[in-house]
Amino acid sequence: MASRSRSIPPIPASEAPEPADRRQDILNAALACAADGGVDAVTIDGVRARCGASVGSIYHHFGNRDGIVAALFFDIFHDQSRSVQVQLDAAQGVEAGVRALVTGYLDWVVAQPERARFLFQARGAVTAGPRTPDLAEAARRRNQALVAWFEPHRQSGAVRNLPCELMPSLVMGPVQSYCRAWLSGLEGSNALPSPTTYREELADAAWRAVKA
Amino acid sequence: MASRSRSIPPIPASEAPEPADRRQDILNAALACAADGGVDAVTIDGVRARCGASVGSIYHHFGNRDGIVAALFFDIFHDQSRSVQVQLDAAQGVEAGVRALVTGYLDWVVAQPERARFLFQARGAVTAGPRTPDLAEAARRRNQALVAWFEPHRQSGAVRNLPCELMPSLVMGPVQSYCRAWLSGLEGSNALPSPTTYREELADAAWRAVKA
Amino acid sequence: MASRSRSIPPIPASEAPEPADRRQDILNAALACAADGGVDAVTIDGVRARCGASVGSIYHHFGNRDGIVAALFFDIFHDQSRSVQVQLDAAQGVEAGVRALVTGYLDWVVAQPERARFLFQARGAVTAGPRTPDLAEAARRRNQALVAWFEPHRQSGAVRNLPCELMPSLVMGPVQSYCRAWLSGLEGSNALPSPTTYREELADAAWRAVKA
Amino acid sequence: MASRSRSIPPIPASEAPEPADRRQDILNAALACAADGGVDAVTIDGVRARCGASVGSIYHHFGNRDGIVAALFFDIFHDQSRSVQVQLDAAQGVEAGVRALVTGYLDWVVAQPERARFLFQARGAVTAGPRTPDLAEAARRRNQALVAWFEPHRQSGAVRNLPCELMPSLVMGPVQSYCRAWLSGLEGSNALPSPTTYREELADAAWRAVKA
DNA sequence: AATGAATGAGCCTTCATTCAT
DNA sequence: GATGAATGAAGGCTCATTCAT
Repeated sequence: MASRSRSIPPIPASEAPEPADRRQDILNAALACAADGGVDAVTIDGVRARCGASVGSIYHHFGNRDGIVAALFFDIFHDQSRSVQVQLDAAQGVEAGVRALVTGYLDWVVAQPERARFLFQARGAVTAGPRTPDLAEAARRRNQALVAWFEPHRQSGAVRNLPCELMPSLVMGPVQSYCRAWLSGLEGSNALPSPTTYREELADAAWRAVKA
Repeated sequence: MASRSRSIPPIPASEAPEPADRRQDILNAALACAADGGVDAVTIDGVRARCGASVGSIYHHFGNRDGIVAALFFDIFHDQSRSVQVQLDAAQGVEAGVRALVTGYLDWVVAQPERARFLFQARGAVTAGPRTPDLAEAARRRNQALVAWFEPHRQSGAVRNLPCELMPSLVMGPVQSYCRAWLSGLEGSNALPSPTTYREELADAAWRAVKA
Repeated sequence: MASRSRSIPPIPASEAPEPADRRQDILNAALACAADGGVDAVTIDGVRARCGASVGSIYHHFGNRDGIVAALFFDIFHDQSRSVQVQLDAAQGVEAGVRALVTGYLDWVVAQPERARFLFQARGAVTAGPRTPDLAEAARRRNQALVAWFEPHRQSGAVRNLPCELMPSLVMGPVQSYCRAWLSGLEGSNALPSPTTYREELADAAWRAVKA
Repeated sequence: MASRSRSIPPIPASEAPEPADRRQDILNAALACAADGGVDAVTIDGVRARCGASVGSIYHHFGNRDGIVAALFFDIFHDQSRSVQVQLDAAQGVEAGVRALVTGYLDWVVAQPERARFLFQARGAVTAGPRTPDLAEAARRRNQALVAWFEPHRQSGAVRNLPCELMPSLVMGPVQSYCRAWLSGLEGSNALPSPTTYREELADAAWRAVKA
């Protein structure tokens, strides 16, 4: 139950109480920066300006700039994984499971477009940085989980016998492709319909790709 | 047939064969920079160091840094489109056409991984810049061509009746997804097999997604 | 009469005839640049863009950037001197002469505010450059003329016996001060009334300053 | 009375007495640059070289290059205003007041020719920049003060009934004109006598211009 | 934990000028 | 006389990072 028994921070007498968590404030500010101008716009000073933290405070919490980006990336990455996993766990049967992978992802993207966009944008930056192994590990684990989920169904002959490196692309490729396109055109005049519009078609595509 | 008899450019008597084409030299240098360190590594000074052009000359040709990136992006984008189109034109029948879209793309990526990677990396930068409309137009035209190619086959009932906004993602999503993953892991320890390995499976996926 | 008998330039067959004079086109373009953004905005490339001349052509005519500014400055300087001199010559008697100095200057400024502003702005630049002696000489000559004009009137006792270094400031100071202020506020919301409004008062001031 | 007992700043034990005031150091350096080569010579690198501040520090305090120039300009502008005001306040009677305006200005210019020259040179730059409104306001306020000071004397009939837009030019025009000329010729061979030489004549001119 | 002044490497960009054609 | 590609010095500005308080 996580009894948060750390000493209650003294509430300044006359000021509004600084909201919950500095760390989270900073991450929120970083996300806002990225939403405005891409990952490159996540700047110490930009973050500072948005959340009121001092430069020193930011460094205290995250060590360096890349630390902010990476922390935010992993937060979001895990949130997304968890969200999809919940849908998958609730699904009954092979086909429902495959469709849940797609719709779980799609629903999460539509619910949090800024976070989704950050995930697409920041992957390259994280890959270039010192936490590459962490990312590789997290990605590997996620793919592994997907492959493992498929395994019994493959053995039962319910899904085709496909190379496991290919599974993520076959199942998630179309929905990711569409979501990415939707996200990048969101504010322009050439906006695509929300992924929700094609929820069924995209789930179909995944199932057709792997069904026996 | 190979003797393209355009007037032979005057070869300077005693100098190195420099005068090829400054503009192209600069773009090549920019691509090399990007291959080394990502789009952010396309630096005026980095380019200058690689191709020997002066700062002023670079600006004379491209206006500013983003101008280089954008010019390179569009060059590559059109090269890729042309390359796929050639394969498509050579294909006989619906299924062969769909497979040609996938394999044409895949072969191009495998043949020029640096250029392909640049296309993935730089898209965001171009979208953020002043040539967004050009990109939107180019992308629209490419999708339009794909949809138009499908049209008669859809009417004949050879392919499913799907929303046209969805076609690019259904057909190209898996192969793009796999190529992107391959490109981003190329040099790491967690490298994926070359897309060529799964040429047939990826073409299958496209055909399964759209066949009636 | 200046019979300009140089060989008539060949008029291009199908093009609009390039207007009179390249040299003057360039100076006009330079003045336009300065009107827009101050003397610093007189840029080879800015001039080129405005008048269509090539970089090389500009250098052919003026040698270097400062050459343009200086040529324009002296053109305007002499034009102004001539204009005031005409008014002075037409005046009858001491007081009329003094007033003519002021109103001649004032009328010229009001008639050509851009040129007047350029004269104020560019003086410093010309002073800093290699034609400083030319400017000093021109200014000296102009002051000399003014002082010489006063001389007989001073000896006759019609005007006060004042040090000659002081005369230009006493006579022209107020009108220059007001014109300068007017020119610098022309486009703002805090614009002053046209100098024409205070033509008489400013002429009065000059006369009061020197009359016996 | 002089012992201002604020807590004595800790003098560093073994170091040079650096910590005076970075901001002021930078402004002093900027003025030195301008004295050497005009406003255009106020260069980030030039300032840095003269005062030892880092680039970042300069930007921390002034935002950008123009910020330095503007800050220096306003500092000097207000210093001058204050200095003249002190003289004006000490004067008894109308004529003495008018003469104090002139001599107060003149004495300030002679005492700090570099600052005075900067004021003349930099006005244009400030007018062109984003702090134009501040300058307009400061100038308005100064003129307003002058006009307000005259008001009772005008009503009493001690000075002529002149348009208030004209007052600054009539009173200060001659002295400003002479000081400007003196400052611009200071180092040349064609130097004018110090304004101090004509202190009385210039004060006379102001009084003649406005006395009833 | 927090603060913010200071640092300096690294970039982008402008501009006068030259020169071969 | 004209043209415009090429040159390179010079300057402005951003940004991650450190550190004393």
